[in-house]
Amino acid sequence: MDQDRISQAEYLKALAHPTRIRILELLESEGRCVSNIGEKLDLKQSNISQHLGILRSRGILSLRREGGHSIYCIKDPRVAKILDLLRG
Amino acid sequence: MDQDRISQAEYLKALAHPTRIRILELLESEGRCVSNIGEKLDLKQSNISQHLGILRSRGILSLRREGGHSIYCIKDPRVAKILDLLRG
DNA sequence: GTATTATATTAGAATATAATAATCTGAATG
DNA sequence: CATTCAGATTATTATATTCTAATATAATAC
Repeated sequence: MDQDRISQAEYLKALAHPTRIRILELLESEGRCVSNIGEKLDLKQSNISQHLGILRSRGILSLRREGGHSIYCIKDPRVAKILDLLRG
Repeated sequence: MDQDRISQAEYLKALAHPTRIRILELLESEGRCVSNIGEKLDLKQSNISQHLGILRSRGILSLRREGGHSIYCIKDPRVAKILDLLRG
């Protein structure tokens, strides 16, 4: 079955962007809202929202609402291992 | 410095393709030549050669010549770990 | 040398991604 | 209910990837 490799490639592709790596690094320590991430990375809100959407649609991030804010957290436990490998 | 995240993203991007994942899986056990990989994957020679070139240009594969053949081998030790992670 | 085999490179069309800007939705507040 | 704030969605444009087909190179065989 090659659907496996397609899914695996899509997973890696979701991680394979400098901004998304930076987002994951920020979220490693704690959940954050979109505007907080926006300040840290100094990028347009819509751009960050799109990247977060990509990570969420792949099951890598989870989202909860809290007050007026959307808090994103890392959901996939493999992320920490991959970030470690990359820093290796 | 954000050059780090750019390089990390490029590394992941090199891995993030179903055909390249299949190639890496084949090479996990032993080095192989282009035509051998071609038979296993049933893809056009030029396509495989291009994918191998991408993996080699990122330092993921190494190449040695042997008889009329180019033998590709996994060079980057992180690959095994990432494949394991993907298999989860 | 010529032919053959193995691989690499190039060119081009189709598709996918990414950034920006603009618009929309929904919740909370006055 | 009108306004504001946080975030999501859409449209557009620019760039990058991927595949196929064709061509080029390099080594070996005859």
